[in-house]
Amino acid sequence: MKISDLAAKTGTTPKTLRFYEEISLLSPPERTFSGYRDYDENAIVRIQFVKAGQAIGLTLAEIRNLLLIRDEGTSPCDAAIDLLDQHLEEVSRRISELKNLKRDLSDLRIRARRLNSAQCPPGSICHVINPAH
Amino acid sequence: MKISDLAAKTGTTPKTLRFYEEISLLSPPERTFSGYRDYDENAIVRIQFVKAGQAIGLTLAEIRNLLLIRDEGTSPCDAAIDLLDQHLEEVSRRISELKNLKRDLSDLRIRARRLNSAQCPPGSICHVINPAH
DNA sequence: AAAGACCTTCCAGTACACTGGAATGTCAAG
DNA sequence: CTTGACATTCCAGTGTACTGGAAGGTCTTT
Repeated sequence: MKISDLAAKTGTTPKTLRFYEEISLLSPPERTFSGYRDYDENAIVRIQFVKAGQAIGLTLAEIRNLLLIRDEGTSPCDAAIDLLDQHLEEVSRRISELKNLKRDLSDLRIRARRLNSAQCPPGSICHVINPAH
Repeated sequence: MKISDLAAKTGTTPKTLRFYEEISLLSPPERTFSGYRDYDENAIVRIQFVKAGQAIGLTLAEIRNLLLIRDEGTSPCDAAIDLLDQHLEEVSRRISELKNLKRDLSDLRIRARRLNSAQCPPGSICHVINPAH
C-alpha cells in the first residue's frame, strides 16, 4: 500500500503520515525498490488507534508511549487507564475554570450595558474591561 | 522608572515588558542618557489593562487592538463589548465540548473496569482506548 | 517522449506568549 | 577600582500538531 492509499483509508494525508513516522508514532515501513513507502494492514490499525486517542484528548506523545508499550509486547491498558484518570481530572478542572471565566465575562457584559462608552475616561483605557478604575 | 521597577509594580518581568514593546502593546518609553528605558505612570495603567484583558481570556493581539483604538483617541468600549460577546460564545462552546469529552472519558473509564488488561488482543493495540476492535 | 500524478527529502513556518542565554554596557556601593 | 546588580541587543527555543513549498525522482498513460 502506498502512502496516499493509506492516507485515504484512514482519513489523513501523506504529509501527516510522514510526520507521524518522524516522531516515531509509526514505525518505518518497508520500501519498494524505488524507495516508496509500502505499508501493510497493521499500519491502518495503528493510525486508527492514534485517531481514537486524539479523539479523547490524548497528545501524540501520550499515544506514542502507549504504542511503545504495545511494541514491547505488553498490554498498554494499565497505562491507558492512568491517562484516562489524569485527563478526567484535567478536563474537570478546565471545565470549572471556564465556568468561572464565563461568569466573569457575563458580569462584565451586564455591567457594560449600564455604561456609556462615550463617557469612558482615557485614564482607564476602557471601563468595560478595566472596571477597577 | 526603570524597567525592573515597572516589572515589580505590575507583577511581571523585564523580559516580558521588552517583549510587549516589541509587539506594540507598549509604546517605546523615553530613554535615559545611557540608553535605559524610563517609564512614566501611564505604563502602569497600560500593563494593568493588559493583565485585566488576559484575565478574561483576551489574546495579546485583541488587547493590542483595544489599546490602538484608545491611542487613536476613541473609546474602545464598543469593540470591547464585541470581544466580550465573541469570547462568551467561544467559552460556552468550549465548555460543552469539554463536557462531551468528559462523558466519553468517563464511559471509557467505566468500561475499563470490566476489562482485563491481560486479555487485551495485540491487534487492537489497547481495548481500553480502541473499543471498536 | 512528454504530460501529469504520484513519490522522495529537507527546510521552514504556523499560533501563542513568552523564556533563556550570550555578549556587552552602566551604575552605585564598599 | 573592583564587584555585583542592574541594563542593553539579538538570536534562538519552548510545546503542539501539523502544513507549505522547493527540488528532484518515479510511474502510468497517451
